[in-house]
Amino acid sequence: MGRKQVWDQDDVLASAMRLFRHRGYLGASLRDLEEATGMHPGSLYRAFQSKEGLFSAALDAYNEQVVEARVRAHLREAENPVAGIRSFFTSAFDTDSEPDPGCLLTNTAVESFTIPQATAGVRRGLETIESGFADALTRARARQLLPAELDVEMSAAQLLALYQGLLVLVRSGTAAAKLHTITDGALASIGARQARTVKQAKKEEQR
Amino acid sequence: MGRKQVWDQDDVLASAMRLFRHRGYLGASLRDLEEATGMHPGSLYRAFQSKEGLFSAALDAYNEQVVEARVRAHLREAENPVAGIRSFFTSAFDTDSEPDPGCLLTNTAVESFTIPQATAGVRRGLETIESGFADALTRARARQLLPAELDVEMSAAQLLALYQGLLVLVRSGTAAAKLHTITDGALASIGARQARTVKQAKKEEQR
DNA sequence: CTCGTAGTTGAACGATCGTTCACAAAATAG
DNA sequence: CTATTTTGTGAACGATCGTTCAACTACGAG
Repeated sequence: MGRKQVWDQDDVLASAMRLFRHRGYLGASLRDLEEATGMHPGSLYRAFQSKEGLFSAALDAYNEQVVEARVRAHLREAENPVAGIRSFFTSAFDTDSEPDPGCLLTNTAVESFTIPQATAGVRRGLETIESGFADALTRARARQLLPAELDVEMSAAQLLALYQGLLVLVRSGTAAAKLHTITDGALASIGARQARTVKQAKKEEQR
Repeated sequence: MGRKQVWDQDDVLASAMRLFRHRGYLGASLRDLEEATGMHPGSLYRAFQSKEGLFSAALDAYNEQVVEARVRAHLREAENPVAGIRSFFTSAFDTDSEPDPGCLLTNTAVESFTIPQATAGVRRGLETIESGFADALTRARARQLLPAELDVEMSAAQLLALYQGLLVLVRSGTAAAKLHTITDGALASIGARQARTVKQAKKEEQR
């Protein structure tokens, strides 16, 4: 009974997500969000209660769809875990969209004093990434792609920090080539044999 | 000739800096800034032209005073460069102020789509830090605190990314203990002998 | 003492912010 | 059909935003 909802929740949240990612929470006005989602204020408030509510829903969607999917594809299900870690990094800044919107988690973490109720979602997303790193590292170590004495927990935490840092540099306009260099170096210093040999192989080709 | 200026430029910029650091550019309203600086809108606009102008001045002051001072003290003039790098990191999140406001460069980089004319200042600050890292690493390598084959440029870039990442995690409320662990691990994986022995010494004590 | 100049003050402006609400439209139940 | 319920629409609200400006105050030069 009653009228049918004409908009698709996933579509609307995807649009809102994109806008929040580019402009931040404060930078995205309700008028902008209306235009982006094609919804009217009444419907938006009926569905999400407030701007905060819409943002929370978009952040949850980001965690459940974007973050989870990326962690699964690059980290948990990658056949080569070390290559997976590398592509998890590089896919974050080798984007077609110009300028790179970065990561909603990174951007929200920085803005989180303005949106205190978003910190829980940020923490959840960061934990998902960190445990994904840990999974990939464990598997890599088991396959002797990484040194046996590697401290997985610590390296995972380190990779998370580095990842967030790269996404800050992305927003500041750092060239993608430099971010690639940092990625390579990080994998090398963790002790990735394959990463190192790939890199050395390229060097040797140039001789 | 004319009336004397009653406010001190350094004091005013320090207050503005603190507010922008906590709340971000969009989150700090002119009314907030008036209260924080003790100035009235007319004087503010007379001196800084606009909110953007005030922000730019505050960012420049941050670079010239906070960033430069920190880089000099911890990186360029530290007698032990490796310990200096460590304290450069830890001093960023072992703050008395609760919650930790993070770094104005980090926060601004993320918000930079809203303030395009701030990207130059951000880049300048990041470069200052990176070259400070490079200086400390070079000196450490010369004193054989780091492996002779260390790639200084690359490690400096890596440290910069890690540093920015830690400051994101700070804003998300990550415990300081974890950030310390990451710092230790990063120094160890770069190959800091001293860092590694300190850590191992602690471990051995616990046995 | 007077006058020109530089600095301060705070009321007020239009624009835009997030949000509400009365009403119209579409679906189902009886 | 009518009655009931759910959803869509968009004008409008008060609050706050960044900014302006005319009146006022304090200082130095002559």
